[in-house]
Amino acid sequence: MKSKQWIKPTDAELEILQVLWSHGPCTVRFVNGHLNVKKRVGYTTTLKFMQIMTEKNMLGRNKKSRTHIYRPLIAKEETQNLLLDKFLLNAFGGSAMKLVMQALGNHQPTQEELDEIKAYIKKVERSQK
Amino acid sequence: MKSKQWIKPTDAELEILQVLWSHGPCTVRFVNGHLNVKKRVGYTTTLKFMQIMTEKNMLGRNKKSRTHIYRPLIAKEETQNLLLDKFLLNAFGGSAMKLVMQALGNHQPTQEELDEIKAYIKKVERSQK
DNA sequence: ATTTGTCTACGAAAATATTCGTACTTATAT
DNA sequence: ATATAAGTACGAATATTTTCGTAGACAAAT
Repeated sequence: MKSKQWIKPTDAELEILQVLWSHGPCTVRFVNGHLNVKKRVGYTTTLKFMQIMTEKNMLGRNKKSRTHIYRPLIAKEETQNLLLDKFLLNAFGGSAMKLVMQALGNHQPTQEELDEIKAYIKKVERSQK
Repeated sequence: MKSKQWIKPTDAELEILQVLWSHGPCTVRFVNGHLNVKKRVGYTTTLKFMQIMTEKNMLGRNKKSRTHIYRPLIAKEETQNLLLDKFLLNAFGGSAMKLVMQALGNHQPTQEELDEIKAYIKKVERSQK
């Protein structure tokens, strides 16, 4: 949304966004710490990315204190939706249903999750009548 | 599957795979023609990719005639599944349900599609008892 | 006050992915 | 037989993404 051009976050950028989305605004050190749980990443690498992302207007930052505080400027759901559209086209030739079925098939949904989907379907069906 | 190392196809490679998956084995010219429906791509670009993909064992080719015939060596569903897993992790923090719900929400499923999902859910529920 | 640690800025190397030109070979048409 | 068209091989230029080292500023600890 916004009048901004959409820039697709790269994989590395997405990892950073995940951290910012789940925790609130935070420092480079904090983000880097989280990334390092999964794989080794240098501090200045993370810093550089976050600076680049700030330039791209993906992140904003508070520079008041020496240690800058970063926050996401793009919303989680919206970003995921756009990425999903691209992925759908790239990998599934645009067929959402194929993707949904495979996602369900691969990830053993729990009964609660199944119920959630059923509820969703009911809602859609009602609104379609 | 297979004992092979999994190499994630790039976006450009995926576009080529799509063509090979939907039509059968075909020539570089045929693939290039299809790619050019969407965007302009040089013939030798496509050729180069298909050669690289052959080296990576993503494609096989029949060199009997001067015009080589290429075929995919990796299966569509399997490839999609692996890409889906990666995408799920990258973009949705691993939550398949989030992805499914958003995919459904964004793409106005038809009644037939909803029925398909319902049938699938029933099947899963039966097998879980 | 001097050392030590933490932070940002920035340039640039390294790794990947994409694109194409050129050379050479082999058919095909004149 | 000769020119033209269509193919492959391959090197290399571009573009993009990822990674990090180094320098300088600033604060905290000794």
